[in-house]
Amino acid sequence: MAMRTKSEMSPPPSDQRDAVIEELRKGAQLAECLRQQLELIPELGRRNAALANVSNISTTLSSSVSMLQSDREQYSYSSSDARAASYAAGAACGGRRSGGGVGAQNGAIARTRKARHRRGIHGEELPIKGILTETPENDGFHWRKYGEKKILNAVFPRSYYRCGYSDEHECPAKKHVQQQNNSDPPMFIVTLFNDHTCSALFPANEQLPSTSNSATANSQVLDFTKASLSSAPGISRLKKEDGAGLSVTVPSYTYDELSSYSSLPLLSPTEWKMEMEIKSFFHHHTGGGS
DNA sequence: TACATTTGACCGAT
DNA sequence: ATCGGTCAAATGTA
Repeated sequence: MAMRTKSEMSPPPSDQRDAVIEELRKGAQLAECLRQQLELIPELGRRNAALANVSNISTTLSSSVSMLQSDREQYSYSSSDARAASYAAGAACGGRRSGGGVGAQNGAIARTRKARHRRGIHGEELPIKGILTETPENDGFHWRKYGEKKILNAVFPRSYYRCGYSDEHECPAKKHVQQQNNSDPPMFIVTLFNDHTCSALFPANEQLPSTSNSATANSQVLDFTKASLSSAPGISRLKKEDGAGLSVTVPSYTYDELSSYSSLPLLSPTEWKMEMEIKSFFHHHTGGGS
């Protein structure tokens, strides 16, 4: 997860970053040791709660390693970074190799398609934002899924979404969602492409009328209603079990905005608390170097 | 019935 | 030939 924003500090030298990565890996190993110890807790409730916490810590540490590795690239995340991160997660889980693409089934339906122009791929499309989240749908926008693909060396498939207003208002916004791991809740890498042009027509406060009165100028309401729920495993579980829509209000700062507000967390309150605990953990184990 | 999702086929890049 | 990204018919859901 975004331990620190880029603008908060100058980019560390490569060897220093490698040292940080190594420390994070040690932390992940320690977390695994701790997990094994927690397995011995007799009380089921306490054991499960502790295991869940350790699982989240492991996830955060692994994600941090992935992000630091990704930082070698030009931007915070790219699709290839996501692939690398997924590969790391897959390796940790004994990941299998995909044969690439969805399995081909011999032509029950023979479709002849002439070459057609592909939307949005005229010119180079660079990701504008990368987010690691457990709730990939919660950005206040309406998305429509248009594809899913097994990615080489990735355990989980990548889902492709475009803005729900891409047709009506030619909004070019797209995003890729790729599950990172199988923790509870699972983490996802969301890579955003192109800014929403529909956002001027449908400001966040107006996209979900039922909550517009409670949303402030600096917040937006997360959309758990059907329109925004994807087929991601964790989300589908939510959809089935909860039935009715669920709304949560969170700050609506973008990743880039957060980068300029050095101390603002790009995390849910729970994640932020966890990160503070991890920092405290490393503070004690590394002699408190600042 | 309308709309969203699923999924095999297709396409361009490598 | 392989891969990631997209299309669009088939299917699911309310």
